[in-house]
Amino acid sequence: MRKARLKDVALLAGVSQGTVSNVFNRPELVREELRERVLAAAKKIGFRGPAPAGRVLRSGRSDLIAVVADASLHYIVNDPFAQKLISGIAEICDEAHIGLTIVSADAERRDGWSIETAIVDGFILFCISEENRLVELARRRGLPFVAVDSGDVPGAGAVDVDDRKAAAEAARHVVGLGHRRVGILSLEVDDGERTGFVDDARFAQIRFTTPRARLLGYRDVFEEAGIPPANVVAYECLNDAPSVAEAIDALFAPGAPHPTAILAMSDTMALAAYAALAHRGLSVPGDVSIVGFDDVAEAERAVPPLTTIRQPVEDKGREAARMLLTGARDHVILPTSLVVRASTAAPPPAVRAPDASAEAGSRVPEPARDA
Amino acid sequence: MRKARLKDVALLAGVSQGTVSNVFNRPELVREELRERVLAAAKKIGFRGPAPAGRVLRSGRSDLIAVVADASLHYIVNDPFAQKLISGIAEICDEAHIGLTIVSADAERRDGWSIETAIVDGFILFCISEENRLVELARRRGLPFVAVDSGDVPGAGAVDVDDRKAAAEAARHVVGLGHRRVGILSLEVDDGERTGFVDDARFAQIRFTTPRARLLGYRDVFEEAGIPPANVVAYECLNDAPSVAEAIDALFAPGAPHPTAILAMSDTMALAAYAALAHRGLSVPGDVSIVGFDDVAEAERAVPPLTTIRQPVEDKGREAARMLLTGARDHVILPTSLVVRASTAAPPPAVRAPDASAEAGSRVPEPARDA
DNA sequence: AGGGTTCCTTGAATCGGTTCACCGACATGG
DNA sequence: CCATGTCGGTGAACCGATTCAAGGAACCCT
Repeated sequence: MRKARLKDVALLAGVSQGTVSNVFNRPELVREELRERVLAAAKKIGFRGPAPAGRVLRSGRSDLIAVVADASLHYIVNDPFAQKLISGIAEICDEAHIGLTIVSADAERRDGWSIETAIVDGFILFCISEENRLVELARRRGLPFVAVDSGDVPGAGAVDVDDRKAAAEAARHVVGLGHRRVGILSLEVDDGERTGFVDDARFAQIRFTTPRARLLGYRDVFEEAGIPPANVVAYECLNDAPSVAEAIDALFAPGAPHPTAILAMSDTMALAAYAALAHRGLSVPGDVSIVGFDDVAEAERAVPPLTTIRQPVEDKGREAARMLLTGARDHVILPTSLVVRASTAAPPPAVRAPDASAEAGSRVPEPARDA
Repeated sequence: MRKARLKDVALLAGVSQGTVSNVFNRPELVREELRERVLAAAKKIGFRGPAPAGRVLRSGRSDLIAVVADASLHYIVNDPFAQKLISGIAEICDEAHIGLTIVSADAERRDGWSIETAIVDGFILFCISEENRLVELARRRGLPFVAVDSGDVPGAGAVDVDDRKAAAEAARHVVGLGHRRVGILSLEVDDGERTGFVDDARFAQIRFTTPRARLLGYRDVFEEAGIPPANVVAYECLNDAPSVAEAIDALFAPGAPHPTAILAMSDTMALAAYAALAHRGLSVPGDVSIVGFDDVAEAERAVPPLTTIRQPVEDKGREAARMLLTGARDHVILPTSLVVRASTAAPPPAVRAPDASAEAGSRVPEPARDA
């Protein structure tokens, strides 16, 4: 016996298909006696209620929204930042009795479950690094979406923080502490998984809005404090430990005075820097101060607890979900704040330059290198 | 202009609907020239490829699998155990290009996105506490499913660990350390969010297989070691901090000698016990030893690092996903191991009973109580 | 020329519901 | 007695694809 359909029940109960549909979806429209007859017929042939696939096709609503990110599912699920975002989204989904699915927009994932094939009512785009592609894909699909961390997106909702201001706050903190040489651990500034120093040429071609805004924010402060550009060097890396280790190697290469403070664009990177620094025998914050970004759960538990920029990630998620469900298309900007913990301190005395313009501070004894 | 359909493209290109479908799904079946004519027509009217909803209705496949748990989405997403499980599942989904959705089987969530309405190819049931209901619901829905932590489920896949053996190992560890009075922090043993001591009557009516097996495992060891049942008391609580605090209050009530070791059925509970104990002025492991269960990421980072039973949660996820995708219906049992860290030690000397049967060890000075 | 292949393409059935215009019957009001 | 409602139910169009048996054209072989 094949699976029972609405039509079969109708036949058996001697009513029209539409009536059976009503029994399940709007019972109050059907006289009680008849309703029971239908239910009895349904039970008899093992009909468990209208099949969802049919409903979706007809009604166009799936009651499911997607979080999409430009990474593998496995990465997304394990990224602490994404976790918090999803947590916020989940709260709103609970309230609305809406489902949640994770969509990977990895490389060329066009088959299976992807942005182009997912049966959902809308997307929340989580732009880890690339903003263009995700927005582009979502737009092509023609479903409503809200972009997180992509700056203003015409015609769609967007939620952000003021990255430039937040970054400036981080920079101001280390400058205030007396640091005059700082290394920046930058997120990728463009497609292509490139790693390396961000020089002027590279800076000019930045396409990702988040790293750009933060770089600008840092620079604002250093300029204002009269710190020469040569004292500030940014290295672009991926958001993982090996890549950060590479960056630290570059930033602390022998032959030049090394930074006394590191500004990382994510807590994940900052925490990875702990390890890379320890590996070279450098202590935090004794030798080097570190400021993170995001304030993920691990930041507080780290040793030493990480000074970082807190951004309300769960709020971002909540707000994005809310906008998606209501169809709002605003651009909301959430507040950030500096959380001072124990990973920052004044630079070690020997390294503190007597004067901001004293660039050749290379009498500094080099700490243990390599391993 | 309404949204373009397969049929519209067919009309414009002067071919049949079936051919257009082939152009998108099995291009190799269509002569190149014609294929290009169709593609051109599609582009002209802005047709972006076959709508997924139609495909699913017809083909019956959605390329999406669900993780179901008996809690709110927000809870699931934040539960460290669930996170690891999902992480494992995500890996397999990545390989298979399958999507992942989280389904809450909370209370009476029958509308919106639920077990009865989700459009998926199958379920992975994550039985936090209740096994019956989820299996029941999934069976009613008539889709394939794999149950995690529910014991053997006839007609479906199941993945478990040997909880009894694992629990025994935990108990053996503290007994070996010299402990003779132990408190057990049990997960709920049945529906209804009850908290309280698990006496013989309660024990007799346990319905959830996981806590039952673990309780049995503990008991095996205590019997074998000749520790009188009166020295072992179990308290049933929810998997959260307030509930654990209540349990600790009960276990350390004044007037009786308190346990020197605690066996918790989850790391979440064990870690919550840290706080509750600290609150009473008791140190871990100085005054009280604690053993957790699961070995979540937090366990290692905790202070002191938690001794616990490691179960391969990600493997569970991987295995479950694999089984779901291949349609296997085995009952696989994954191995566990005891991970000894710093939350366990010998009991404080004053408390160590001179003889296993010496129950009235109440000369023990009571440590600071309450706050 | 006839028979057999190969390669495309077509047409139509099907997947399983939702929804809405419309209709019959019965009650109410003037 | 006729107009007006109201209630409950019917029928059929429609949502947007997939799939497969069958047909036709072109080509090969004998």
